[in-house]
Parts: sequence; structure tokens; C-alpha cells
Amino acid sequence: MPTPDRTSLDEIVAAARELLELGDLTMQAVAERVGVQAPSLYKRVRSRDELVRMVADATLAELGLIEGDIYAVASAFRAFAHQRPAAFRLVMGGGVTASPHAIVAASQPILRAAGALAGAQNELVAARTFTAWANGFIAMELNSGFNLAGPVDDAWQYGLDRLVAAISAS
Amino acid sequence: MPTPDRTSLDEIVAAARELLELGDLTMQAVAERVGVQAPSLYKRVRSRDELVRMVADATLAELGLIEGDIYAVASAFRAFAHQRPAAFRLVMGGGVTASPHAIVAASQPILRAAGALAGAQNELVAARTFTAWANGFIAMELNSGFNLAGPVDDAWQYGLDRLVAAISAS
DNA sequence: ACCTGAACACCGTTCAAGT
DNA sequence: ACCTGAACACCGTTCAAGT
Repeated sequence: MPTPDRTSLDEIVAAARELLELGDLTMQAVAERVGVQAPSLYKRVRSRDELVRMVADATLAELGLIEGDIYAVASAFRAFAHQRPAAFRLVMGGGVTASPHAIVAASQPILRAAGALAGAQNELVAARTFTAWANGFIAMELNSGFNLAGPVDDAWQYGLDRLVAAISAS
Repeated sequence: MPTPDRTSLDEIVAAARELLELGDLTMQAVAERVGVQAPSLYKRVRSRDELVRMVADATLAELGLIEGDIYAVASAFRAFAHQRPAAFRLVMGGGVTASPHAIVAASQPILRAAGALAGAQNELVAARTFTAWANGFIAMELNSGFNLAGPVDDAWQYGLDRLVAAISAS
């Protein structure tokens, strides 16, 4: 005699994403949010690690929706990181290997914007350089790490302008 | 009647640094390495979090010893990250706030190298741009994240050359 | 003063038993 | 087929009792 479903994978991942930002991504907390006991989660998720990977994939999918030129992409990227710092850290530095598909999807906006600047043959390498700088800058900023004094927004603008100049096709 | 010391803070931090790279930085594992029971660690360390912060500080102190021009600093930095990926992630993305003193010490090599390129008045902002790019590049590399196909070393060299050109005083 | 064993709260996970 | 309570191993931390 089947019992009716009391939750779903989507609901579980959504709860996990919220709890990640609250610094409390435990199976117990997820279970409580979706109205179920912790062991029941294992009907839909193989392990906590798999759930974390799903959160990373969902985050990357969202980043893949960004549109615009390199300035638009850069500021949307940074805004996202400020709104969801834990998710940003997860996909960025967090030692979590997201699915290849999610990684490719997330790369599209930057590839397009970088290709427009650097030309098709330098698209990939330009996108990498830009992504590395943006990710690194934001990571430092979120960490308040390498906390050299001075206005952060100016440093962002300086770096962005220099990067654009350096990457643009002669 | 005092018992003789069976370990020391230095030994504990050293053990923690090794275990961090092994992905097993638990109080139990540290205690076992230094030949003591886990509760005894709390005589020298307030909490596991404090121990992790000490590991971060020790890592930053080591990075502060790097010398040379921007190419030397960049490759020493990258080599360190490859040898001690977990420590790099910790100081880079890991949501751990290292002590201000350790952060300043770690920044010196890059400030010097960037200042030589960009001139004194742009030293700070140039160092930030360079550090952001290098940190971001290495983080992506360690993650095998943003895993766009192509030779990684070429992308590193391309980015480094472009960065140097972009930062150099006209 | 440092060390230990016992204990506590918490966490991820398994599993038999319910419906 | 999904859900639950009970249980297990593990982890960080506290504390009274030993020397």
C-alpha cells in the first residue's frame, strides 16, 4: 500500500539551496523544511554529497542565464555572488565537481561576451582570463581576504577596464 | 603534581596542516598524530575553528616568503597551490578569516612585484588585479572547474602576459 | 598543569517495520 | 512505494577525576 509522496526532489534541492546560505545545510534541517524525517531524504538523494552537487548544478544553471556584453555579464556575476555568497563559493572554490553539462551551460554568457571582444580564435582563452579575474576578485572580496585598504568598487572598475583592454583584439 | 607536556602547539598545527591535505582534519586525527587524546588538544587550542585559522595563518606566512618579479611570484604561487591544494583553497575561498597580520605578510611579494610594473601610485590596484586573476585561475584549475577544453598552461601564459601588459605603466 | 575516560549533543546513514 | 523510529559510527566539546 503506497503512501502518498510528502515531498519531491525539487523541493529538497530548493530547501538545500536556502539552507546553504544560512550555513546550516544538514540533512536534518533539509528534512524539517520539506516536512519529512531525515531518513526519508535517502529515497530521492543518494547522499548529502550528491545533494550538494545538485545545489552546485542548479547554481551554475542560473549563472548560464545571464545575458549581455562583458560589462553586463561582469556586474550580473558579481551581484549574484553578493546575493548568494555561499552558493558562489560552492561553485567557485568549493572542491565540488559539478556536472559537465552544468559547467558548460554556465560558461556560455562569458564565452559569448569574451568572443565579441577578442575575436573567435581567442574566445576561449580570453573567456578564461576574464573568468579567472572576476572569480578571483569576488572571492577575495567575499573573504574580505587580501584585505588591502582602499575602495573595492574602484579596484573592480580598474581591473575590469584593464582586462577588457588587454583582451580586446588589437 | 604537573604531568610533563606530551605535545606542543607547533606540533598540533603541523599535524593539522598535513591532515588538511589528506582531507581528514578532525580533532581525533590530530590528537592521534601528536600522541595524545582528543580532549587534551583543548589545553592549547580553543576550538577546531581556531586551529583551522592557525593553519590558514601559517599558510599565508609561507606565501609571504616568496621573492622575485611578477613572473617568479606567479609561478611560485601556482606551484604552491599545486603542492598544497587544500591549504590554497582554505586561504583563498574557504570562508576562513585569517589574522590581519598574516594577510598583510602574504601580500608583500605581490605588492612589490606589481609596484615595479605599475608604478608606486598604481601599486595597490595593480596588485589586486593580478592577485585576483592568479587566485581565480588556480582555483578554476584545481576545481577542474569551468572545464573548457584546451591546454591549461597556454591559458596561464596568455593570461599572465596580458595581465602584465595591462598593468604596466604606459 | 597537563592528561584521561566518560559523557553529551549532533550529524550522516542504514534498516526493519509500518502503511 | 514511501515513510518512520531506532540504531550505529563518527565528530566536536565538556568535565570530573587522576597524576
